[in-house]
Amino acid sequence: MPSPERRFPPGPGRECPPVKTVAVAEYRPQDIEQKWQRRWTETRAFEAVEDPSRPKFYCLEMFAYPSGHAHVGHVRNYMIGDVVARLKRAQGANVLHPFGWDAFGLPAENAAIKNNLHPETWTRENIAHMKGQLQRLGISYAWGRELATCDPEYYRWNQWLFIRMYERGLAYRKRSSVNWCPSCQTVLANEQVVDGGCWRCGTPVEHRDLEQWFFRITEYADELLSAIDGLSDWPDKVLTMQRNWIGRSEGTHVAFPLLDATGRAVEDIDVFTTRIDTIFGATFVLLAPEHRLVEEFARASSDPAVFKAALERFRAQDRVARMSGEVEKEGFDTGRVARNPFTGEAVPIWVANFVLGDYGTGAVMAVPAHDQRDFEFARKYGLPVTAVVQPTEADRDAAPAGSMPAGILDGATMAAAYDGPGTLVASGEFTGMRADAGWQAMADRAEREGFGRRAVQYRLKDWGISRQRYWGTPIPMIYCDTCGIVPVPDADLPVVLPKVVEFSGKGDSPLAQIPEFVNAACPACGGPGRRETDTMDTFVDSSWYFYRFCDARNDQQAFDPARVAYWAPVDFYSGGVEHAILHLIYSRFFARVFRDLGMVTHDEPFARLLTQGMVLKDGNVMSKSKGNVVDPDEMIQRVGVDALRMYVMFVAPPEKEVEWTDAGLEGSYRFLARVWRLVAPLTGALRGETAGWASLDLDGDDRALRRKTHDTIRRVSADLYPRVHLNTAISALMELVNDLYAYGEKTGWLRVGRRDDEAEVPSIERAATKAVVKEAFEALVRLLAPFAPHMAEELWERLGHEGGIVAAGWPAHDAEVARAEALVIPVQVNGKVRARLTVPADIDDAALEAAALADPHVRQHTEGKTVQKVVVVKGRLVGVVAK
RNA sequence: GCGAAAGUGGCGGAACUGGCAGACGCGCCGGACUUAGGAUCCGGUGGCCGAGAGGCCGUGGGGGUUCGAGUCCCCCCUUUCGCACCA
Repeated sequence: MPSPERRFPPGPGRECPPVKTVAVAEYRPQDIEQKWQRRWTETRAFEAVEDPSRPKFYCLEMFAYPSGHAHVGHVRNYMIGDVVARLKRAQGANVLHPFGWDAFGLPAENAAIKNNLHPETWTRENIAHMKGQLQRLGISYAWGRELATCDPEYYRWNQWLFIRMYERGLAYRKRSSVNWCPSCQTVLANEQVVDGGCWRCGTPVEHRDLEQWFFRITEYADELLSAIDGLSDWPDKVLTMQRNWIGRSEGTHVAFPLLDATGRAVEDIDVFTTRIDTIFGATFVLLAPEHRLVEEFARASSDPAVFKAALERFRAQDRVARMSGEVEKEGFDTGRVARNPFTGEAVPIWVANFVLGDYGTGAVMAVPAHDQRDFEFARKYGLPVTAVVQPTEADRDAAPAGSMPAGILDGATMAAAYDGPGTLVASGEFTGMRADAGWQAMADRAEREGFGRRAVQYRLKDWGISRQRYWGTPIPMIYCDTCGIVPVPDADLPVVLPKVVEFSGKGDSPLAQIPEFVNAACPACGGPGRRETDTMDTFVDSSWYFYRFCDARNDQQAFDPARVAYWAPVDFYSGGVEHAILHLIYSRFFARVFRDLGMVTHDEPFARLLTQGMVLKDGNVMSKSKGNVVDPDEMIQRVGVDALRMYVMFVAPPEKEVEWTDAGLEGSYRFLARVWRLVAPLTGALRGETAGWASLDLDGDDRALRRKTHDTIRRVSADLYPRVHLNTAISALMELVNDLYAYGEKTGWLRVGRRDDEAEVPSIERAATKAVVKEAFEALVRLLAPFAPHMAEELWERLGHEGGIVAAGWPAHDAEVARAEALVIPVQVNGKVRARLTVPADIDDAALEAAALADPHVRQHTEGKTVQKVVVVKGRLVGVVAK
């Protein structure tokens, strides 16, 4: 990387170039920043206590996985949150802005295996380093509430909550086919499988049958879904992703009797369909390769070996081929038949590779005429296709052009499935009904006659939380041969992770290797018992940490409900979109569990969510492996924290991805240095009271500067919250600074831009100038404080104020002062701007119209035409229509 | 394939409900100050025509609504993200 270092002034540790006179206003960020960071730490400036007399504001950034070093991509999020926290503090809110560590997880264990370092050592060292980084960034955290999820004081309450959930049937054990990553040697949740591969290493996922612990999140599926509508301050994108993830669909279970060779019904095959209205077109039944009956059919088939080979192929295909996208639809005839309960006809039963074993019942009725997948399957294997929904003329008229198939649908000739609206045909007693009405009528009949029932199906699965890993929360359960599964009594919590373990990296849980851990007396009968050796998914840790922050040192309970009632819900939560589904849906689930335990009073834990964009370097995401990380400490060395913060927030809106550029960073440094040169030399001269506005004689320039000052206050305040348009807020500050330079030049007090040896301490004699400059500076410094807190504190102090800049409050904008005296109004003739009129701000419409029509440029374009209409938009524009 | 978002100067980006497109910054050009400038201050900077006043064009492409469209509607192209057999 080319070093632009020499373009910056020397830091404290570096040598100064020979200059004749040291400039009065040399900006030395490092000195200032260390001074203020020390002071903030000493005064515990950002700690918070409940105070019912003040409005609270809970500002939270997603806590960090302590991977080692934070790069600017990570810290962007903390900077965004810090601006909001500092703003809200200045505006008088009681702000809770805590930070902590999502400290359990695989990388620590992998590092242990690789470097023979205990996961705890690795984790604690990383935390120490990253905490130092964040402190050097001047993020205003209440460090007194710091927590790490690997602290027994924290994970104890994971265990406590687990037992509460177990008692309520929300935590349960089941044997199930789970995702297994052969590389990480662990089970993965469905959510951790990305495109058929492990979310961390990408290795294709295999399947294994294991006894696992699950959280019954599906119990809350409907509520989690419907409450999404109330999350008005979340990005739509995230809400859509959550809706899709939950995947609610309304349909009907229908029993298709399985027939034996004699045509007698032996048992029912339960299928789930959302299109019962098309059931008269259900010409075959499809089973997933994992379906319960398939093995039985295989055994009973004429050639079990061939049957089973095909099954195995499908199951393997499922995981490997699926990753590459389209999988060719394949299947085979089981030779068995079932009866369509509506038509009474016998339909063949096939096994198909595209039917999912873990959704619905693993069996579907195939309606090839009206479902594209079934259609392709039917055409491939020559299965019958019967159209039972026909679009009417009215349907065709209502549909977008070209979207309807031509002619009457005929199963024999149609080229694709039809899933649009229409009227039922060939559907027995339902023929002639509209399809949607038929849907209800058929579901009614199925329910009435007892072979079906309406049901809601979710794509969301229960959350498997067992991990065959060491570095996580031990699941607080004991297996006793006489008593069965027994929870560890609350009094015995936490079940502490033993320190000494062999890290073999093998498949079994490392805890299972430690007899002292495994062997435990049964809490119920006192007899010999075995501890659960799996640990919890780390998403458990992160699903409620925001409540713990409200009462981080409580050793009696997870948190005091009263404290949480004061602080929660989180008012402003920011983090990466990568957590749009998992972390956020689990947290919403836990909030409801705590609610149902009577510990929190709200439903939703995060009132507002902001998903911040990533920081790219050379078009790529920063990562250690790519070697393109930008180290914040390095940047701090070069330009100081304030410039780094400024740059990251100025370069783009927070939600957007940004490309890191050193040139941009330099620009932000220049801006701050420009502020410094402007304000610092005058701080002495501006101390103390100035005369009241009424006694001052302000000229046009003075009034213009005041106007700019107050307009800037308005703009910055409006941009910062709730909009969080940090970049435009900064540009408003830059405009104010530019105007101050121009004003300073004009009124003669500006002392920058001269040669160093001309530097002198400036002063302002004229009372009016002094007053407007002081007002502007004090607004500027306070408006700057959320972005560049160190410089702002320093300048504020030099301006003669004690007690810190937060105590000074947020500047108030005076609409009267901010109001323009004159406006420049563009005049359009037939849509084109032909003149700009400078008019008094309070001009009435008639006068404005008259002035517009009288303007020579306007007349030039209306000459020889008739003015047909004049549109006056107050304070904005005049539009003239001339023909 | 389905869904969503987004396409604006050389670059990052402004433009809140239809009302002066390009704020602010980077870069570049010029000037001042200077032994020097890579510091600083001032000015310029969408394209084309013009000495100038000014004019024409211009927000991915094409159509439309409107006195007026970056913004609204329709079609198309591109990019990014999400979901990808959920019956």
